[in-house]
Amino acid sequence: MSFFKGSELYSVDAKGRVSLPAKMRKNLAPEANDTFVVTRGPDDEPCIYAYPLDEWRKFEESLKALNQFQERDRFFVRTLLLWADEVTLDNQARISIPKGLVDFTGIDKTALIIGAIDHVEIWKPETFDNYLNGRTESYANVAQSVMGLRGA
Amino acid sequence: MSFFKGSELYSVDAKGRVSLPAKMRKNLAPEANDTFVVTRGPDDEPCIYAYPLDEWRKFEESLKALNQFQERDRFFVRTLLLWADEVTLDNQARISIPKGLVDFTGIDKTALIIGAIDHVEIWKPETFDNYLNGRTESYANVAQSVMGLRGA
DNA sequence: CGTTCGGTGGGGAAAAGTGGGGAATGTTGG
DNA sequence: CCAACATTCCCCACTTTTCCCCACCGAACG
Repeated sequence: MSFFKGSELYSVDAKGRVSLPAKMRKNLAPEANDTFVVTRGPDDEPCIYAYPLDEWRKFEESLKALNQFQERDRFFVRTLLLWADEVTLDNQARISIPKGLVDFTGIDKTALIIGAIDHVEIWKPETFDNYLNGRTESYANVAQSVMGLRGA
Repeated sequence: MSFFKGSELYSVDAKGRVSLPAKMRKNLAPEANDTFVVTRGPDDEPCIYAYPLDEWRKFEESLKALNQFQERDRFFVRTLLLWADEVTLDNQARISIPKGLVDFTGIDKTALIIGAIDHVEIWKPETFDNYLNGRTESYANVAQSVMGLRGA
């Protein structure tokens, strides 16, 4: 199973390609077959989620559990899958970001890549700064409230 | 299982390397494979947490249990993993602190290393002084409230 | 007084990141 | 149905950074 962590500031070339950082490559499960499914993230700030194929398959199961006769479920599924695309690493361990997602995120020249457990996130650096600045609660508080009850 | 205690004031060389104090090295479990995962601590004051690999694996399990479709969980995971990196001891039992964490903590020349049960903390000495000075409650009081209910 | 253990510093080899050109593929318009 | 175009993919080469190894110094201990 994959577990991604760490972050890197990488360049995006004129063809829309970005390398997958070596440390994340090492944490990529062989079952993923060097393939990712990319789509938009769940935040208001536009970012890209890249799931390795093995994790995506699990995620697919949760999607199947939704009821598309519910209007909100339908909206969720449509928006998520509208942006979804399958990409494969080339011999230099790069993926090329689909044009739609490049436009959506405004990524250009430079991308911030963050490992987040079961997926990798790709941000336009300025957007990520805005995201952090928009947080109203300090990390110290959130950490305590999210993790503080373990063992209690 | 590892259990760290004690503290040392060590030098950080131009390449950002710092030795793991010998006494902590002795408490490092063989399962850790001389490898640590470093990331930022949960405090407002910037410090570095270094988990030996075996302890980190346990911590990973708690992270996987979070639901990243919850906004606060996502913020926590991102911030924590943004700074995370895997480092291995060299033949001189040193780790090199990732550049991002050096900048984040402002560490330069000297670092305070503290053993804290399942992880090792690395502080800029001045920051740790500020931390201590910022405490509003006395150690005596906190000791009583944290430990005073045992067996009650 | 010699030896060992612990801390500090620098240089060279290997791996990782970046960029560009050419072939194959798919798509659009005539 | 064919041709021209655009796009994607793949390979090769360069540059930079990281990592690993070797050497030194000092203190503690026998």
